[in-house]
Amino acid sequence: MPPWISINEARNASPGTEATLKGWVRTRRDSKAGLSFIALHDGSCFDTFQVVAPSALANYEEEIQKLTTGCAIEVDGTIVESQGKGQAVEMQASAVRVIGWVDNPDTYPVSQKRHTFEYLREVAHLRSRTNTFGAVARVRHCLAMATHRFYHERGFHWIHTPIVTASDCEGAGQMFRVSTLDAVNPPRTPEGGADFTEDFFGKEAHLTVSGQLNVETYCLALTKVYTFGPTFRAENSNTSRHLAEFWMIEPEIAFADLNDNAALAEDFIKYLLKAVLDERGDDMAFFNERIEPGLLEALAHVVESPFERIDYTEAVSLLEKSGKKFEFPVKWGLDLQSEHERWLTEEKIKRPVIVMNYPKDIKAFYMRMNDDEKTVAAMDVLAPRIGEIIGGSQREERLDMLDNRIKEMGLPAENYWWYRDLRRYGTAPHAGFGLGFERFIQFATGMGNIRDVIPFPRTPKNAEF
RNA sequence: UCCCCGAUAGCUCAAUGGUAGAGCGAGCGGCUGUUAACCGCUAGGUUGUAGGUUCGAGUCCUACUCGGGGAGCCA
Repeated sequence: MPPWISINEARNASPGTEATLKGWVRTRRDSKAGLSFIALHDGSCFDTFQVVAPSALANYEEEIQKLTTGCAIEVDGTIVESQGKGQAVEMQASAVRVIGWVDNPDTYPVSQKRHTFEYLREVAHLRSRTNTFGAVARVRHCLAMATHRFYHERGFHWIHTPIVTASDCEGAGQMFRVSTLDAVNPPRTPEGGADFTEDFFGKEAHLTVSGQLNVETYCLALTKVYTFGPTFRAENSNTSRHLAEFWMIEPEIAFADLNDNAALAEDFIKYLLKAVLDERGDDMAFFNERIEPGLLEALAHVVESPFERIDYTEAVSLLEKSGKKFEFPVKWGLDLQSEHERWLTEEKIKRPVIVMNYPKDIKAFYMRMNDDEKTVAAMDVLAPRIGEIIGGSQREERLDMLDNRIKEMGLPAENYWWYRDLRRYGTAPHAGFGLGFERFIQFATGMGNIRDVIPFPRTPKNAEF
């Protein structure tokens, strides 16, 4: 058997190369000239590869002519220049071995026709074989690798913050409980509630909603750090940009302020886009053609132009002066609504916008108080189509100020003892942000629903696969 | 969780309260170095679930389930 090469390698092989290809049939077309054309894919690149199977092959009528979409096969043959149009080279097969049949082509869920994404979510175990989901998977991988490369090249350390947390101080929304207690009949406290001292960790434990507080401890030791892992939110969110389980990238830098943070966010986003445009031209051309016309041009524009940075106060003033009728009020002190963010990024600025220095009352306790004592050093990066793609801040490094905020917001100070310790022992200014990985993939590919940029989406009422 | 819309063949959708159809896909045949192939034939249905109105319900009403769009929460 000749050496096994991928389809990506076959496309670049010179005529005369003998090889074995392995993959799945996308389509089969028969010609009465005595041959069949098989379009084969193996995920190594966007394109299929054309295999020409002559009728002289021993199993031609018995097997090759019965191949249908989805069958797994191995093909031995020679790479030759194609006589037809549409491909430079193809494989002239000397043997075709069927590895796995499709037992009922009539009910094969991803037959060779157009399917809606809604339908394909119901067959998530097979949607990976389609053009779109293959392309998304390769782009996702490319962006994950580029993320590690970006931080590694800049001297950051990847910190594996915990998935399970027994700390009560994360405070970013509803959490999933992790427990080994009997759910039906748990041990009881004298008050009648479940007794979590009997639980696995001896206290209530949950899945993390953010690695930030943990990673701050390593930031104030290794200076430049980041996390990249799954996060979990038990919010009952039903939108095209929320998941209950998603991946987040959270860099944290010491001896840095909000402007350093914003610069890092901008560099990071541009680096990722450049990587995917360089490395996944085939998949990106597909997204540009079939998913989001104009995508490539828009992304090139993002890479080339500086991000707009504006203060929250200025954003409010722009919105007030826009003359546009919004459903929700625009007023200093109120958070920006989706429609406001869309107007800023899609109509006014037409590229990503970094909105900075928000009113303290609409932001988290750990964000650093500005000198005006009305705003905190927070920032959101807003992207056209997606909205908030990054949320971050300079952290409050002054213990007295932090304590004030904890008290002001009615939080239990004792839960934050180790977080406060960081401010007692060698505190230093630091800042960081969280980038929603799936939201970034949406931004890069033009995919409209976040459930289609992660292999197995977890959303309210959905964890089938 | 709230507002709006939807659920009919494997998929995408039609069907005035009166016999459930088409396109695509699939199977078979024809044609062709084919490539979104083309032409012909065939099969394929408890109309999301449970009630109700009616002589009669895919169609009207109620509840539920699931899906989509928007909003909130956020990344």
